Amino acid sequence: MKKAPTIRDVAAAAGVSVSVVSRVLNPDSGPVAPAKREQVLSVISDLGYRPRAAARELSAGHALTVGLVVTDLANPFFAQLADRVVWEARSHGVQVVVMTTQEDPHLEAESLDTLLDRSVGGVIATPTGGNIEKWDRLRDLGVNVVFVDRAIAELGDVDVVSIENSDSARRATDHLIALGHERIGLVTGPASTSTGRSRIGGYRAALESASIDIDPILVRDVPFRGDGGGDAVGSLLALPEPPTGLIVANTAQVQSSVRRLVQMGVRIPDDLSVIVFDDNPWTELTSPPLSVIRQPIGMLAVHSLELVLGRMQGRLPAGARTIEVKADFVPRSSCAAPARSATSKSATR
Amino acid sequence: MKKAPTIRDVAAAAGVSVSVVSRVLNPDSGPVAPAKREQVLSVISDLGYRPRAAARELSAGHALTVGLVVTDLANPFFAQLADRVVWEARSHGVQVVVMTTQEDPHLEAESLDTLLDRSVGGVIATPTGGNIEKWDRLRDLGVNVVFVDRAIAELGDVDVVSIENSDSARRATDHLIALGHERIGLVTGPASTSTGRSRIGGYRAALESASIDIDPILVRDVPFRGDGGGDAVGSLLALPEPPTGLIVANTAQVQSSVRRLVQMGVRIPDDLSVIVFDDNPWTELTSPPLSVIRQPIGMLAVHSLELVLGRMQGRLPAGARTIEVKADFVPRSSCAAPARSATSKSATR
DNA sequence: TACAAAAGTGGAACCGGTTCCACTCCGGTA
DNA sequence: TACCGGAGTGGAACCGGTTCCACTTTTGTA
Repeated sequence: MKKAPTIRDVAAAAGVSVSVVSRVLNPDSGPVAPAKREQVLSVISDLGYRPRAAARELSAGHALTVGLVVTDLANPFFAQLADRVVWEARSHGVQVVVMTTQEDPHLEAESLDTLLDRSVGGVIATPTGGNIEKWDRLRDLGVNVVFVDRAIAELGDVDVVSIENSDSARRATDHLIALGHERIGLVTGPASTSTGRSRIGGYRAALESASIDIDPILVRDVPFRGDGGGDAVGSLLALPEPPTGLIVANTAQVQSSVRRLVQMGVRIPDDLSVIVFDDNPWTELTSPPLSVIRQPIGMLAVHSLELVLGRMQGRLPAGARTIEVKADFVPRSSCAAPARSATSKSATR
Repeated sequence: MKKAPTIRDVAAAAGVSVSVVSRVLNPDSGPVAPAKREQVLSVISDLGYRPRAAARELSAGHALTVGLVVTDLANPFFAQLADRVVWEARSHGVQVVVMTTQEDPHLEAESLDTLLDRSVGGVIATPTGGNIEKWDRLRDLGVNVVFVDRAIAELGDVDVVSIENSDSARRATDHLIALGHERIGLVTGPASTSTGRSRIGGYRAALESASIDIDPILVRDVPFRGDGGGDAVGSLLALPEPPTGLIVANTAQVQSSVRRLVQMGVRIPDDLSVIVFDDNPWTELTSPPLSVIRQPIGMLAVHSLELVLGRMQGRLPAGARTIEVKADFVPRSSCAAPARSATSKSATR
């Protein structure tokens, strides 16, 4: 086990001082004579010298690292988000430390502390909704925070990147209405999240402008964790007047919801038209392939990172920014006109 | 933007020297009078002091961080692996830096350099197969390396954690043979990987002990990237004597392969019995639900991390270790006895 | 030719921890 | 009573970078 060379080894071998080597390493930090620069560069490559990140961080006070804090990576949405964030970060020479919260504020708090210890320059997160003070403290200490996919109402001045939640929900609802559906179920995220509320808003707006009465019993906000999606689906279909259309607008509950539909033997789209939020690798492999709202995950990642890095480098004006990107509606084969006598279908179950 | 307190602030406030504070922080590094210990702890909590990781790393020479180097996180297998690794790492107070290679040795090399700069204590990786010297250098510099899911033949003395590839392939093949299949297609990973070779080995062994001739044209080793799986499937089914059973033993190509089957309108299991390697969230949502070999991803993660941390703490004997965990065969509904006149089915296409 | 401004260089402090070592107290033993 | 060993403590060096500053050498302009 060898010892890696340090900047002083390089300086000695090149016959210059460490200052010069450092200036070669950081081109804008001062002048270096062209001849010496070549000299130093050649020694660096001979010795295979690489600057230790820890030393740089210590003296800079912050690391070229961003934390990515999401629920978990088993969820394809977060996995793909992480994939894109890691990819984008690499092209900027930034590393990503991934932490998961399992939607538990305690784990979230612990993650934030850890990231703080590491002096990360920024954090990209889907917040659980708790830890208001902790987020504040983090930002007080100079960590740049960007929320992605969700916002927290109590934290107003934070950068947020999300899709146009209200508009997306509205378009999904409009699509079902256009097919003739009037009873449309909505499974969404917790009403405590901005995302959940916006989607409910879009759903309502669509129904209202079609002059369809809103039946609150058709709207179910379920937590991100657990099997609430499946349960909501079961309960919706067990209603005396079950919905003929269903929108699953809770990314984390899509799988649970669809599994339940399959288990119950619900025929799609004959018994039920279905639209789900967020395109997974498998949504086109089910039968029938599912119509989806596709979140442009790459865009979310790019913008989040852009914001974090922009703030880290201080090249963004003060003031929180909210970026909303348009989501695509991808029609496949899971939607059709409702069966004639919608009400008689309660027997389906 | 405040300034976080340092160990010297704590020492001053507690009226002791930094040495004492450090010893309180690291209980086994020396004696501290109980009274002073309490004193210091109380100041620490008052000030909200947290030690900077960078400073510790600099003086320790290595970080409490492991690198996770995988193809990408869009693949559910790697995403779940990452999820479990991050989770396990947290419980040991270790952070995970995730990097992706896209199966490109250049990107892999770059990732390793970056991790080296960060002085990570260990790396868990699914190697691309290249960069032999680089891996060697990494280990020379004291970075503990564990390969997961694959090994590299040229690097003999590396810890490896994988499933029992040969045995798993054999069981899948046996299952199809028992149903009466004789022409069984195999889509596997590159023959340059240990994983690919072992699975082919298990497949052959099963056929041999059933006295079935091995037709090399039925075995396709395709790269992890690209759409090779779908193409292999298309080409297999276009054979004059197409297989009646298919094993997709390339985790990264399952989606591509199944998508092609769906597009071609192949009826499963009537036209073709299918077993795929690795249980995804969606394998039970397709119709019919797919029979799978389920990799115990949690086990892979636990063992990999166990090895890396064990080596980092020097509590493991020298000598590379190979851990193989058993994979489950999960029968669902994608396998049946072959149709009577197997040979006449070339018209199916 | 004279002198100010700019280019180039190296020494040394600094970032915030850890660790070695010298030193002061103790109590216990000869 | 003299001495030894260990608990407890603080000073200072060290890890490997960055950066400030003083200093020397150019270069350009009056």
